[in-house]
Amino acid sequence: MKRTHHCNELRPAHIGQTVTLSGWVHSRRDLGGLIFIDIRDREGRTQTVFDPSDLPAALFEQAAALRSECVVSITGAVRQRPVGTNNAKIPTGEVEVAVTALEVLNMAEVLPFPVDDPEIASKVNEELRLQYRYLDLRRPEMARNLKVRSKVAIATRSYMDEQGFLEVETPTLFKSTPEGAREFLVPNRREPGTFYALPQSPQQFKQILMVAGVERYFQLARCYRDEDLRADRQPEFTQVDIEMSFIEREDIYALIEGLLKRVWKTALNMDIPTPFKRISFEEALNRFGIDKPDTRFGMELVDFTAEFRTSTFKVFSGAIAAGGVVKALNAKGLAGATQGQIETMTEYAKSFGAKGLAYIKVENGEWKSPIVKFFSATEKAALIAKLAIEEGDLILFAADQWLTACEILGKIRLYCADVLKTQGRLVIPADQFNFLWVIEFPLLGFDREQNRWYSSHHPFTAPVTQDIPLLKTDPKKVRGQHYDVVVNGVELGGGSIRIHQPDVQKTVFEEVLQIPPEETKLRFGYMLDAFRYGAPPHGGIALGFDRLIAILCGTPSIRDVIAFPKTAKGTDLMTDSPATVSAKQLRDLHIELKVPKPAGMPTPPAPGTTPQ
RNA sequence: GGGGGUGUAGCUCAAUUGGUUAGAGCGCUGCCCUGUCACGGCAGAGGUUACGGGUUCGAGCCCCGCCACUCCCGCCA
Repeated sequence: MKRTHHCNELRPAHIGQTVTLSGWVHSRRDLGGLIFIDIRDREGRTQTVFDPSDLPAALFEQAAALRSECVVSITGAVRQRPVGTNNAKIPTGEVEVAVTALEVLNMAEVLPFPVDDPEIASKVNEELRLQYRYLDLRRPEMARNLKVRSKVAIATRSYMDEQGFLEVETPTLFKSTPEGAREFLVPNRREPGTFYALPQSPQQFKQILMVAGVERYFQLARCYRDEDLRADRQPEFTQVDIEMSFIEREDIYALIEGLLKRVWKTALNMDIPTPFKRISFEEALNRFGIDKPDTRFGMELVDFTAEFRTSTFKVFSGAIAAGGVVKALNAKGLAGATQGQIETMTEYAKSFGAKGLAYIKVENGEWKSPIVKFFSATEKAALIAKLAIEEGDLILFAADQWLTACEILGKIRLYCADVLKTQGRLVIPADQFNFLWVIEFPLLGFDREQNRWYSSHHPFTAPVTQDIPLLKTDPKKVRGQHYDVVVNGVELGGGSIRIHQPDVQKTVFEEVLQIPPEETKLRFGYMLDAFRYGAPPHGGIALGFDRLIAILCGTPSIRDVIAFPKTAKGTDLMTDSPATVSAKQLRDLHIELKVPKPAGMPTPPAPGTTPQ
């Protein structure tokens, strides 16, 4: 019985045709004398009817014995449902198939969790879902996520192809490059003591491809980072990796805006407006306290440094005298915040090194606050004016060095938004996507502990041209030609125009980052070599593909858009990986373990060996 | 590495704050049911309360340890 239609295909136009459907028993309703079975496949589901008056008894009995998720193939005639029995919930709900033949392709055991009920299935313990991932992926919601991912991958490839890009694969067995994320290492059997590393990203290969004259490169590249995980971080993940020659920042902006426009149209049939807004790193911090602002709601930070410079409240004026700033935000309507919520916010502040968190609750016409008694009338008037203070508001302050003060309030702003969302007082439409470019990042950050400058993006990022002279005189002021694309508070991707002039690169490495020349040669020698033989000006970007798909699918966790993701500890519950290996495998790799053998666990036999 | 949350029937959750025989819905098994689509009705089975200790006359509940999952901080050039 070869299938003639999929389970989301039959409509009134098919009435009268004899069809064969194959799929899983989604649900069955056995009325005794009549059995309804919904057959589900990747595309949808269709109701089939077993009527004993038309069927041999044996076939009817067979249908009665079916259970959820048995795999069947049925043949029958498509017919109009009787008046009043249409099911508006499914696209095939106007018709049904009157079964004349049934083939049970496979029975299914009772499932560990339901796949037919989205309400329950979405709440099932993720541990179980991961252990039985093949069942989880059968759920229509998960199947849809896989489909969106595939469509977006294909749309990306076709868009990049139209734009003249070549898809080039780069090695996953690479060389360890110690800065940045911790790497996964792969021991080399052929030369004891040497290791490959899995790439954190194809960064260096893609730049070398520019030297190789590829001009326009892209890849859906698998990347590996051996760092602790989050809802939006997996040890292996996928980037849309892009690099172009003979371009400036504007070219990247236009390219990515076009790509995302295509992607949103493909996945959600939405037309997103371009060009995207642009905001400097400094403005993003000043207004939102974070370099990936969620601009779907207000509660922006307000600066009060001028107002409190000569204040008698020493916590504020002292912070300013020490070169810091005073900033505040108005958490509209949160005066009723619980002690626990204030506590949480205070913890955020403390985690940034602040001593505490100053606040004012505006309740019953009064300012309830431990600090307000120190404020002058002028200061109060300034607060009211600039923060538009009203009854029911909660005002939160940070007085610290500029970056710290901004970051504290940025964190608190997001927390307050979450609280308001939970209370239903802040509603953000699911189809609102606020894209923006964050630009003009500082090229360098300063590491107080090590007393040296470090690259805030990576050491190949080009400085803004007019800032190059500042490299040697005032590194803090140098802006990088670095850009991030952000949507709704999520960093979708980032990149930069790279340095292609050997003298600038030398200055950055040796004079700014203070890396000794011999070390530079050891770590980046092959790249610097390549750059000596005619490197075109170039730049690129990488988008987090998993995050992109998660946003399109409206899920907070990228595990929902990866077919076989790993847990927060990096294990795969379905295959029980990682696992120990045999002594022989270790010997081949010249590796001796220093970890104690797990108690009570015999050493597993080497794969492929048979017991003697 | 640190902090928070969760763990009770196959699944989702209760268990009046330490007190009788640990319950419900769904699922499962059996019987009944010819227009259901969350089908319905009747009956039934199903529990080492993650695991190991401890306190107590008595522990699902309190204490210590441990494991797993999860969220966050650190980390992620």
